[in-house]
Amino acid sequence: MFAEAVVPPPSRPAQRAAREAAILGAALRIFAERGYGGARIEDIADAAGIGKGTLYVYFSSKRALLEGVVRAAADPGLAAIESIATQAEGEPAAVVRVIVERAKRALRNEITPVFAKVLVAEGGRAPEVSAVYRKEVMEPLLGVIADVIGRGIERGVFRPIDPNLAARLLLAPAMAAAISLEVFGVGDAGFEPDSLLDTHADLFLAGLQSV
Amino acid sequence: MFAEAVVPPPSRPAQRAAREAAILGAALRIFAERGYGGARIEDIADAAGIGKGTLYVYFSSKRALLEGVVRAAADPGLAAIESIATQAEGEPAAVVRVIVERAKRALRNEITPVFAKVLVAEGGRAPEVSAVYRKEVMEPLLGVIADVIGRGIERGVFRPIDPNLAARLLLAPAMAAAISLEVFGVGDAGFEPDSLLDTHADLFLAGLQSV
Amino acid sequence: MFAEAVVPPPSRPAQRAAREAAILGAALRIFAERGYGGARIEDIADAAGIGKGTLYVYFSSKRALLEGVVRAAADPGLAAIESIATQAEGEPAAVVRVIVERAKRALRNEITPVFAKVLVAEGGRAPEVSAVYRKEVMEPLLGVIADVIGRGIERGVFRPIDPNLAARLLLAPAMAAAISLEVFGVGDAGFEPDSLLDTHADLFLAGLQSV
Amino acid sequence: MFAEAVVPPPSRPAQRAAREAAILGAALRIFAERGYGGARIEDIADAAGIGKGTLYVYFSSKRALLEGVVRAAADPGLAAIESIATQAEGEPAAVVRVIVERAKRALRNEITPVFAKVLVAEGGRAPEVSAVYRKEVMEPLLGVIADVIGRGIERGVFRPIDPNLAARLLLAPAMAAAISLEVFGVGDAGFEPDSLLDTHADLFLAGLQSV
DNA sequence: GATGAATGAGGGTTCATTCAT
DNA sequence: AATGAATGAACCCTCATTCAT
Repeated sequence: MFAEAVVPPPSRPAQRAAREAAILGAALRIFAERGYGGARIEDIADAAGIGKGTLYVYFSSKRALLEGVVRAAADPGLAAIESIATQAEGEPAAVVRVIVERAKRALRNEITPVFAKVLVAEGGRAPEVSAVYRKEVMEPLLGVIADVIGRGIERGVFRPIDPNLAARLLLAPAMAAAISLEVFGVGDAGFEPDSLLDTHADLFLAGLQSV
Repeated sequence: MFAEAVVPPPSRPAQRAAREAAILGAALRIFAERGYGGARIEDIADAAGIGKGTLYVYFSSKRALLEGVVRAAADPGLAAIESIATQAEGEPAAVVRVIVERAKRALRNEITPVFAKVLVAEGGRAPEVSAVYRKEVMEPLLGVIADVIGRGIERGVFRPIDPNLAARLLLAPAMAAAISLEVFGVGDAGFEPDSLLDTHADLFLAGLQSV
Repeated sequence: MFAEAVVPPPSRPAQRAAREAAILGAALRIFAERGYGGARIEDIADAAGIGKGTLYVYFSSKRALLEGVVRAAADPGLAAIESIATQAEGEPAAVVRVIVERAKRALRNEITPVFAKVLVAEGGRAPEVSAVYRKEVMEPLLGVIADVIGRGIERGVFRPIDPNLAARLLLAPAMAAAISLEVFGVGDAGFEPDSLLDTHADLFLAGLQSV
Repeated sequence: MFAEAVVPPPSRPAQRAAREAAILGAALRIFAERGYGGARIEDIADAAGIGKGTLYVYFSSKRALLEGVVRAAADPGLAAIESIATQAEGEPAAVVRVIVERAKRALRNEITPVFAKVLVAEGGRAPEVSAVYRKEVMEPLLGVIADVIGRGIERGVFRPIDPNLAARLLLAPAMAAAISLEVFGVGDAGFEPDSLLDTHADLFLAGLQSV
């Protein structure tokens, strides 16, 4: 008899969460495009489809918004950590390849390089925030990777080197690639991320497994 | 009759060059500290020991100053390229170690990570400039490195892989280290750059030289 | 079957009046503390124990709220006038003392100086409102006082002066005291209101009764 | 041969002082008209004939501007004090009349009521500032007046009352008049300031000199 | 050439008011 | 009726740039 609302209005808490996500997404994009200083709150609000004042209902200041962006980006990082940890019992070389696959996937996700750039550009300006990222994402991630490599060394399948440094060396090409893609543009960077990381996996494992 | 200036004033062109260098140094420092958006022309002028208006005698706008900073940083990069090129005829493995040594030196120089950060943070804002850096520094540098590795492959001492990708993989840990040091702070980054790069050289060559 | 509300809800009109009074009280306090411009509707609503939107059910705008505050303060003033008028037949000197006693009481009431301050600070912004106060409170009040003094002059017990000016001179110390207390704070104003007004009554009557 | 500049440009320090005075004058006027909260920096700058940014060269914030206004208004007050002090040796009753004459003059000056209103309206918001005014102007002024009255009491020409309260009572009508003129407007206040203060002087002295 | 006072466009933030729930 | 999330106009303040000295 009566027309159903085609899209039922989301419940209040759902609406709130959806808007917060929309704001964070818009903010990440615009911070990356124009830098923190160059980003205008009004543009972020427009991109999120809300009024300028509404943004302040969700984030008390531009700075708090930056913090929110960084914190939100920590979640996929944590997911990666758990995903690696669950496989940590496997063959170390295979786990290393899994890690590289995850890095390839992350690079394909447009968020990663964008976030990397924001973190680099603004990390110094928001030390608590970058410290949170370091402690909650980078260090646990490096930790589980170091564990995997350490086990490979114990088992005698990897050459004996400092597992902490090895963990960093495993991630370094992904970090460098993310940055290069952002700074020079995907088209101009001059390499294909998947090939780079595949080659890296081969070379890294070859080195690690050589006498 | 008239007192001579005890320190004879530098000749005009010399003074001009000295001031320009002072401004560029101050600008690099302050761009790195506060970002392009957060840097104030007046602070840069103060740090360079000149008046705000005087800065405009040397650089026509804030943007031109950023371009100047990026261009000035190209010089040491070019020097590195030449230095590598002159050794390019040597034993490829030895040249790889020389390259890593240069990277270690660059990381010890406080300018490098600072410049890396500025390039990352502001590169998007000045695309012609970052393109210049890419074309005049990064690509030639990667080119000479690829040549060295390519010769190693030809000689049969390195495993056959894409020399361009290998060149990027050789530099990646230095790039990642520079970024980490800037973002998280030397004290908090959690690794020692020299050890990281030494380990990298070992592992990279081991991989490259393994079957 | 259903629990009765332990405290029966007040009748609708009574609730309305009570809320209006609560809002006006909160508004007077906050206007005095922070000025009209500095007062936030939300803070007034909070102080009145209602939601921000609810305030607009009772007052259509911030400006209407200011008018309401001034109008509400007219009532005690009118009460004072009537109280004086009923005594107006008495001995003029005694009535003058009664008036001063009422002024002392008003100063002891924390509302008076607060209202005085709001009227001074915001009167210009709401000229119709301050005009209402002048016409409905100040002028009738000065009128009955002038009548009392006029009668004293007619009876030959007061020296012949303009009764209108005398009425203003009788109230001036109370006005000045209210303002000083508000501006400098009760602790720092440097005088005790009761003593000031007692001394004033003595001096004023001594002058009025001298040849 | 060449046209002389008709108005020679003022020297730098003179220009600076002139602009500061222009800003303070404009600010006093506009603070009085619209209140501190209602006053817009841009309007004050316009009224002072300068750009909005220029105002910030002279005063670091809106609040500092308010402080400047109050401080500037202290000067004529201090002048009044000195003028009274130099006459303090005279016949006390004559000095009292001199004080009332000065008050009449002050009321004729349009600045006084305007400033009084600003002080009342914003004093609470800028306690340091109103405290400065109280300590540097009001208290010294009341002090010299109390001295004069105290000497009259010692000489037996004034009735023995608390000289501090008497000093306040002497000034109260001027304060009340200033406020009334500002709040209700000169036309609507309903009295003529000079007559009010003349009558006050008569009545006050009559009271003070009566047994 | 060197300087810094002057400028005004621009942007972060606040808050009175509205309106869907 | 009551609420508070949403809104955008308005305002303080900053800072790149200009220009008179």
